[in-house]
Amino acid sequence: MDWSIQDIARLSGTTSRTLRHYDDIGLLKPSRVGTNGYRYYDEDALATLQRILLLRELGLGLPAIADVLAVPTRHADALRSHLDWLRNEKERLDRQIGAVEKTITGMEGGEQLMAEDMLDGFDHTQYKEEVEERWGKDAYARSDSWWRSLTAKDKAEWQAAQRALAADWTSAAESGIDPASDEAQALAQRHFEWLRGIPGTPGGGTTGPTKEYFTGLGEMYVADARFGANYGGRHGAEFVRDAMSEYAKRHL
Amino acid sequence: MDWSIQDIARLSGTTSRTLRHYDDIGLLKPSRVGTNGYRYYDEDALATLQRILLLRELGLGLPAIADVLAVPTRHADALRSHLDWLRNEKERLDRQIGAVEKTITGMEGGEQLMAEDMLDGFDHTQYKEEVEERWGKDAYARSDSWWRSLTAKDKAEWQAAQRALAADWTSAAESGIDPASDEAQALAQRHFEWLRGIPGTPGGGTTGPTKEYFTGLGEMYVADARFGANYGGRHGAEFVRDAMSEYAKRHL
DNA sequence: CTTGACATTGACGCTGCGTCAACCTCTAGC
DNA sequence: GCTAGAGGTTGACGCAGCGTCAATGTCAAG
Repeated sequence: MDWSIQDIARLSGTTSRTLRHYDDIGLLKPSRVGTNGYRYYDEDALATLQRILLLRELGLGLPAIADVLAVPTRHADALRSHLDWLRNEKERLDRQIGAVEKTITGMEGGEQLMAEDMLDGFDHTQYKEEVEERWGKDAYARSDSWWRSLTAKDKAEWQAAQRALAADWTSAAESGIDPASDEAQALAQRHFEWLRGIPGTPGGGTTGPTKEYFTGLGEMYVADARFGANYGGRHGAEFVRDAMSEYAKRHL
Repeated sequence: MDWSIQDIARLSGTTSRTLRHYDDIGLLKPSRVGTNGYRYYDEDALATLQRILLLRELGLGLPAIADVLAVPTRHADALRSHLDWLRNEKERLDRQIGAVEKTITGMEGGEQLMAEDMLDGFDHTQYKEEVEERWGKDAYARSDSWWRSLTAKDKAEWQAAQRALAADWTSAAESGIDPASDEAQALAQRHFEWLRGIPGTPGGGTTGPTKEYFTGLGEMYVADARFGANYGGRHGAEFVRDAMSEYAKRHL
């Protein structure tokens, strides 16, 4: 006993187009094909289809589903790795929701935060609370007014420099070199110079950050995952911290 | 003063390809195009680009961003509606995570739940706990053994009937008709017949569900969002509840 | 024989670019 | 003035998962 494509579509709650697609990509072949080219599906095919639709509802991609169908024992593994990715997605959404809420309340706080100001909210003062808590409101205010005084281009350049530095730190950390090596110390030097360019950093301005601030910053990169993420996660952050600490010991 | 496409890409942390894409779709035109066809961007363009990238990071689509750029005042509105959709997505993910976890633990519970059994886990016994709590383990066991006795086709048909009923309920609720109207009562009738087909429902089998069970079921659709979701959310669930309640009053 | 429901095989569309490919253009060094 | 190399241009395909025509064949019922 078997049924037409439309029957199966209705029984399973999907569409004939989807079934044809699954046939095209080899995910689910009809159990029989008439001389007229009509597709027919039997009970086994229906059961397989149900599994496919279930897995799809769980969010798996069609290639992943094909893998699962091919090797039944990998079923749980596939679901577990998929679970990881789902959790990541959820975290990402959480962060995005927070960011959007922040942006909205920021806008409602008056002063019609537009373009440039919105950038502030994201790139610079993203960690307002942390900065204030650790180094005082004063430092934050100074840093903030400096930032606001920049032109769009200056800001973009500063951000680009930050990104470039972070990228170099990350690849250095991944290469497995010693935090005390010349390359790492050169990066620490760049990091130092970069900080010197920001008024409001304790000891900042022309003389550059103090020893305490510099080493403390390194610790913070490790302690706070949000900062560490810029340097390739925990491992990267630890590398940066060690290199900065070594640099501070030698030069500050 | 303006800069080349590569300069802008670096300054803003994106790629030249992206900039060309934005030009193609009219999202961000270069401020100037050289006789050689080279694209050049000035500070204004850079600022606009920054806004675009920010909104994109918040998860807005490019057409939505274009709208925002066109009408500055709609900025907050756009973000708010986007926030809604983000929250929905998060809820969806939460449900999916729960479902996957359930499926995995179900599989690890031994008995290698495959195809059909997994279907059970989803469509029928999805609410095992609730059913047991409200109407006793007995009812659940009876219902469960009935379900397991069905063939794949029978199950699929039953599910299809459920889906069709739910869809009709949903559209009826959305059409704004009265729960006491003939159409709604006809649906309640179908719902009643449908339940009668399931042994294990209190009073089920040939006589059909009892008055208490029938009205209680309606209440549950409202009380538990997971049930109500089948009928188009809270509003739909309330409509179903009212219609079922009215039906029970008249016929049971 | 006609009508209508249902089947088939293409093929484009959608999102946001990455990634060639094939071919100019500009700058710097000789 | 020539050449190498970096950077620019315009296509165009690819990806995920089908929805949605379009053009056409098939089958059961009247």
